[in-house]
Amino acid sequence: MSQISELKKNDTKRDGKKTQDDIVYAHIFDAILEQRLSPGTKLNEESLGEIFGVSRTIIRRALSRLGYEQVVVLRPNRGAVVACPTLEEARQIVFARRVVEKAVTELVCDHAQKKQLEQLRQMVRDEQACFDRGDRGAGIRLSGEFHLMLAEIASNPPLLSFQRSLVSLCSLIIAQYESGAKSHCSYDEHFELIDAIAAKDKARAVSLMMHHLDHIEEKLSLDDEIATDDLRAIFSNVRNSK
Amino acid sequence: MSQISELKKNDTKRDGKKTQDDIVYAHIFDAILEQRLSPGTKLNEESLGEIFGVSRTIIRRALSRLGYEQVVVLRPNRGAVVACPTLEEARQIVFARRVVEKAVTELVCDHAQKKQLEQLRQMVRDEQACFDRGDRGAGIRLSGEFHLMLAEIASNPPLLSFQRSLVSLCSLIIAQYESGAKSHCSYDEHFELIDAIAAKDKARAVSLMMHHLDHIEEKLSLDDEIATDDLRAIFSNVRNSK
DNA sequence: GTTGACTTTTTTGTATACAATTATAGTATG
DNA sequence: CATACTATAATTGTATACAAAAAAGTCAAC
Repeated sequence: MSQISELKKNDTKRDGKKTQDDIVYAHIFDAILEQRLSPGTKLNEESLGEIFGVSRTIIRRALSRLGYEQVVVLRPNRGAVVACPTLEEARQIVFARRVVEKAVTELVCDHAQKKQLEQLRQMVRDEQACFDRGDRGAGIRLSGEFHLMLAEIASNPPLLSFQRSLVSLCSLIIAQYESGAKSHCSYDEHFELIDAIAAKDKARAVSLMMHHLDHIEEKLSLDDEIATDDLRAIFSNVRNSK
Repeated sequence: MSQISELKKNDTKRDGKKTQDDIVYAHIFDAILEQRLSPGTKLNEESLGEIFGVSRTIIRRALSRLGYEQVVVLRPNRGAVVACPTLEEARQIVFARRVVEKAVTELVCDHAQKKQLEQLRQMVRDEQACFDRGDRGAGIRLSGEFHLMLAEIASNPPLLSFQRSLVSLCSLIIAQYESGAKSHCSYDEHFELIDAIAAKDKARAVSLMMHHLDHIEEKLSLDDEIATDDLRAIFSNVRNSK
C-alpha cells in the first residue's frame, strides 16, 4: 500500500548513525502515539516489511523492541498486535507513571536550565498549535514528547527509558478509553507546570503533575466497562442466570 | 567450551511455553546476576550460539533483550559487551531504584498475603544458606530475586519489568565497585523488612528499604575513582601539567 | 444451516548464506 | 624500532529459505 520511499542503505547519510530497525521502530512508535494505529491492530511482519522496504528480520527486531516496552503484545506463534490494556492494566500503568513523574518532576526542578525551560515552552506552543488547527494526532504525540523531554532534563537514563514505555502506553489508553473530544492533556496545565519548575517550587510542580494524571484516571472511571472489549467482563453476569 | 546439553526442541516439555531465546536470555541474565560474567566481557554471537546449541538468530534476540534492559551494551557493528556502569551511571541507577523500591514497598504492605510472606522468608533462608556455605554468586542472585519477588507481589507489571532491569544493573554495580568481601545486601535486613511488611508498617518498611539501598551507595562513595576504569577520569590532571 | 474433521494457505520461528563492517596481522618505509 | 598502510581474517548486519505452527477454507454428515 502506502510505500515509505527508500529508507535503504543510502539514506543513512541523513539519519546519522540510526540503524534500519531504529527507523522502523520510530515509525511504528509514532503511529501508535498519534493513534493512527489503534489498539488491537494486527502487525503482520511481511506486510510491514513491504511497506518499509526491508526484510522481516528488521521488522522482527523493531517489533520485539516495541514488545519489550509492552506497547505491542507478542503472542508466540500468533504474531504481534498493538496492545489493548484492560482497565486494570490501565490503572497500573497510570500508577507507575505517577511514581516516575513525581521523581522526574523533582529532578527537573533541581536540574532545569533557562534554555531548557524555553525549549519546553516552545514544545507546548507547538502542541497548542496542533490542537488549534485540529491535528489531534500530532498534538497527542507532542504532548507525550513533552513528558519525555521532562524525563530527559531529569538526566536519569533509566527513568527516561521507563518513561518512554509509560508515555506510549498512556497514549494507547487515551486512544482506547477517551470518549469525548475533550482535550486529554491540556496544554494550559503544561504551561503552569513549566512556571512551577521555573520557580523551583517542587511541591507545586509535583501537585500539578499529579493533578494532570488525575485527568487520565478520571476518564477510566467514567467510561469503565463501556469502552472495554473484554467479552468475559461484558458477559460476566451470564453464568449466574444459568 | 562448557556445553549446555540440549535445550533443543524436545526440551520444551519441561520448560512449559518458554521459547528458546527466553532460555538463552535467562542463562545469560543469571550469569550476570551471579557475577560469573564480569562487566566488560565481550559476548560473541557465534560462540554463544555454539555453547547453547542454537543459531545466531536466537542469541541475537536474547542479546537485544538484555540490551534493552541495559544490562549489556550493544555497540553497532561492534558486538555486545556486559555493561560497565560508570560511577555517575551507577548513582543514577541506584536513584531510580530508590524511586521504584519505595513504591513497591508501599504496594507490598497493602497487598501481601500470609502465604507470600512465608515464600519471602523461605527465599531469605535460602539466600542465607548460600552465603553460609560460601556460594556468593548464588547468594547474590537470590538476593536480587528477593527484590524481584517483592515487585511481583506489588502486582504492577510495568513496575516489575522496570525493577528487573534495575536489579540486574545493581548486581553489575556491586560486581564492579564492591571491594571488600563484606556481604553486600545482608539477609538480616531482608528479614527485618519482611517483619515490617507483615506488620503493615509502611513508614518503617520504606525506611528499611532506603537504608538497604544506602549500603550500595556508600560503597560507591568509598571506592570512588579507585574502582573505575575510566582512563579519562584517572588522567584528568595530565593536560594541566603539560 | 451448523458442526466437525480434513486439507490448503498463510504466518511465524529458526537456520543459514551472503554482504558490510571492523579487527588483526603483516609488510614496507622512514 | 615505530608508524602507516594494505591484505586478510573475524564478526556483525541483513536477506532469504525452509520448518513448524496457526488460520482459513472445504466438504461431508447430521
